[in-house]
Amino acid sequence: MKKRETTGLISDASDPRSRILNAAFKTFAEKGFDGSRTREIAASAGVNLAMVHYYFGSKEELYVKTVQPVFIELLDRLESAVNECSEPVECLSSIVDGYFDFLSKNPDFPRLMMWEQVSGGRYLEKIFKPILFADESRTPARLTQLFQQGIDSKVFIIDSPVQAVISMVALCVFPFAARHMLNFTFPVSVNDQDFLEERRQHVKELLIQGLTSR
Amino acid sequence: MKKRETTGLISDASDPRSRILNAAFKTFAEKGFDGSRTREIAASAGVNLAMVHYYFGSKEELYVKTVQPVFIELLDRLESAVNECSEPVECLSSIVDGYFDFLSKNPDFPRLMMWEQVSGGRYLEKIFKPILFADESRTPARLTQLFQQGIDSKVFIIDSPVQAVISMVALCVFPFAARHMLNFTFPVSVNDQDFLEERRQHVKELLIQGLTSR
DNA sequence: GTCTATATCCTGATAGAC
DNA sequence: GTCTATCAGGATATAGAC
Repeated sequence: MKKRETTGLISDASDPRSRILNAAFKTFAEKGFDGSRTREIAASAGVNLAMVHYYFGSKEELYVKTVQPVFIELLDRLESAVNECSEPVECLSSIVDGYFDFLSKNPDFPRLMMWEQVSGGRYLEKIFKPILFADESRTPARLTQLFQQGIDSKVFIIDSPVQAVISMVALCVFPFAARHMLNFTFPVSVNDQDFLEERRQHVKELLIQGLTSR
Repeated sequence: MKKRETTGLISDASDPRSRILNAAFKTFAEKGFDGSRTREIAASAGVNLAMVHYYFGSKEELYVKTVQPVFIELLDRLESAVNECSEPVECLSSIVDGYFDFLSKNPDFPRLMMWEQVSGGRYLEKIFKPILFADESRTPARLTQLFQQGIDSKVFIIDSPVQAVISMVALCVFPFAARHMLNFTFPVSVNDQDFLEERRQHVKELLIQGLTSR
């Protein structure tokens, strides 16, 4: 019996393949591709090292199979958020909510994404390009459109829709990607549910107040 | 003859030690600690592999010696920005300017920082803690104070000074850390001076409008 | 201080028995 | 499908001649 879990990975404790995927997700999120060891993933999944190669062929393939479904799940979540709203400010709120909802179920995701960002280019093409540009209505274009609409209707007072999208993503992703440093730099626990809710509220307020005309 | 360069590293083309540091900075920023090879750094610096160990002992020590001075330079820059202003909104603008000025001279810095963030904990203690908490007046406390002042004087309408600091850092750092992905996701060139100036303007407007009362 | 050569360890991956 | 044993390559690091 197979079950879809919040990580987007097929999860079934009795299925070695899914145990490997879940262990890989945790390890890659924590140490990145180069820092992760297939031996460690195998041990963490409770399977033999040879099994990792039996099921996935190579470390690289395992990485792709680990990252791709979670990334797709996020984009689906964001797109339905965009599609279920009618005007710019509502959409903004809806998107941020969509992201934070996803986040509370996938707390390790931002770090995995940031590894992908900083290691830039190596797997970007293979994993992300086919998803991001599957057709014209995919997420980046939809988000830019949204802000452009807000600008056209004079609801948003900014010049560049792209800068706005980047800011939205930055405000949502950064704190959770950089949680280790924030945890000892400021008196916060980025892992806590309390912080997550406080952050969600702050981001919404900052964006709405910062982008809309007075 | 030794000369302080914009990277904060001692730069002198005839000095092998500084050539290694500069090469290490570039390589670590691009590939992170685990992804970098001492052989590659040596070759890039035009010195023999053995020289890297002769001067720095180990890869880890080289990493520390590479990251620390640049990080210190940034904090110095930010602190003088905070000290040279008198009221919260002016300070906000001054800090963002300070960061972007530093950035235009050290374009690789954000990626190096993000590697440090995601690999969290391994070198954080060793490199950052002694600098960040050298005394009570160091940067994190100063920044939080600044926003607290703005809140107390009813200039800022937010609740949490810490959330504001995190947002400011996120808006400044993220685009340059994630430049590879942004470069192919949106029609921008994050490396360009034009983008940097547009970003600087956008961040200042968003923060000032988003945080101050109407 | 700078080189060559090499030690030592570790990693991803596979061969082959069961 | 699962295990043990092992390979081949590559990594950091060092020994020792010059």
